[in-house]
Amino acid sequence: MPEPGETPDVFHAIAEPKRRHILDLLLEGERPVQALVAEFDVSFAAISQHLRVLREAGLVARRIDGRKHVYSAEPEALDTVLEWTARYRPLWRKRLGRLGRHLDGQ
Amino acid sequence: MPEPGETPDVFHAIAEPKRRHILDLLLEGERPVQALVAEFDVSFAAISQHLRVLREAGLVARRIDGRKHVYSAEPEALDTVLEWTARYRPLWRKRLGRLGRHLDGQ
DNA sequence: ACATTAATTTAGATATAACTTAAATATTAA
DNA sequence: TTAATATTTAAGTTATATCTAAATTAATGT
Repeated sequence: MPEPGETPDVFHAIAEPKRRHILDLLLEGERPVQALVAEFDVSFAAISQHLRVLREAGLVARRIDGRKHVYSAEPEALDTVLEWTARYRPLWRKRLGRLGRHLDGQ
Repeated sequence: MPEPGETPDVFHAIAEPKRRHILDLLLEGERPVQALVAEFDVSFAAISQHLRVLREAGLVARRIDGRKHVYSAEPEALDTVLEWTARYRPLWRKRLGRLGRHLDGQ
């Protein structure tokens, strides 16, 4: 039972490579669970459990269509990660010079 | 399929809240281990172990000064995270409109 | 109603992570 | 050289993650 911590933890959710891969697949468009399972070498249940972690972190949304559960990416949830990472850009920029400023969109 | 541990795993390193907090402290400037330990409610050894994970992920550097080991942030290592996250910005932008474009630095 | 399909949940096994205390290493100070 | 300081590494414990197989829920098809 993958207990998803008290707080929906986006950082924890994307720490697992399979979960990042799931998100990458969903980036191309929404998919039912079976289509995701087909991309991995683990059981249906394992993917379902990963989807739960992603959903509780707000990284994916689920739309139920008959007996198909269709998942889609919710990239807004990555905001937390982007914001935390962005706090390092000043230091980064200082060290890298022009390249850093470019990454900063300036 | 992305295998875990293929490379020093930055995503895993920043998944742990205490490790993010350590990085946040180092963002203000380099510090010896004792100064970091003082900010937490765990043992010296625990922090030392977290520092090892961060160092192996390339997120911190260590400078040995006498019997002090002075750590500093290596924000370039967050590049991996920023790049992966950035792949979601097109979808994001599409959904959020102007705000998305702003985040994109346009 | 019953079987089939799609997915989730539960239970249990095993692996990995995070912590503690104690021992080890290395540097400085008496 | 012995003691004190600063940190790491090792050993062992406990907690958490991830996986499989089996049970469960729910919708569809016959």
